[in-house]
Amino acid sequence: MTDDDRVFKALADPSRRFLLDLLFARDGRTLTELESELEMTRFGVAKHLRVLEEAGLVVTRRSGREKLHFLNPVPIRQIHDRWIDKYTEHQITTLIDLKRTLEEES
Amino acid sequence: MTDDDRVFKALADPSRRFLLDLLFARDGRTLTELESELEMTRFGVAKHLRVLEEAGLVVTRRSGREKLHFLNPVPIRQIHDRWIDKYTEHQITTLIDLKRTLEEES
DNA sequence: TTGACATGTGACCGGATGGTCACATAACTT
DNA sequence: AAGTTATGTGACCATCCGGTCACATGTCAA
Repeated sequence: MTDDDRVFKALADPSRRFLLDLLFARDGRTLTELESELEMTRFGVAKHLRVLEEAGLVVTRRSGREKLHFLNPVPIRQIHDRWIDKYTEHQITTLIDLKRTLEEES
Repeated sequence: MTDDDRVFKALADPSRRFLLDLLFARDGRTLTELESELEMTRFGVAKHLRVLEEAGLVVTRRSGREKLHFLNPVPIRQIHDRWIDKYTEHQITTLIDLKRTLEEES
């Protein structure tokens, strides 16, 4: 299993993406805290966090008996850079900003 | 199945990512042309292209009996924007550019 | 219009994946 | 030391997914 394979497989599950959303909103949470946000047993959440950590999308730090989880944006940026070059990036951000502006006006 | 679920599921397979790489290098290819680049039957490739198209990562245009395939970067950029805010984007691009520079020097 | 070419469909099978549970270790508290 | 809290492990099962095949449709060229 290659590194990028681990990243994309990790992102393929909606529960794991939701965990990233939670960490994007606020970093440094424990398993138990994250578990309370999902309708799933602790074991399921722990398994998902392990997949995210092995993919490098989440990094952890131990503090006593607690394990704190942090979002790592680097692999996400690398996905972006794989299929969007500098020129396209400028076009696409302009387009998306325009779309957002139009939606706000309506 | 939500839109973003289709996108991430589509990206979870290495053959499909390779197809995106091929289209990133050169757009507007037919199924038969793409098939010759993979070690897989035509049916397998067609199935993967269908998944990519339903996810909006690939858009197609018919030309007679041929179907031309094009890469659509919009869903990729949206993945980026989901977990990387403007401030982090600046930090991360600086970091990645630095890393690239160091690797080129060594 | 006949044959070759490009693509599409539905069924099938082996392997991978998501979620749970019983059980276990380690650390804080009193 | 004892009870509670936070996390870790391995097995299990239902379901999904990747790839192939037999078969079919539509298009071009002579």
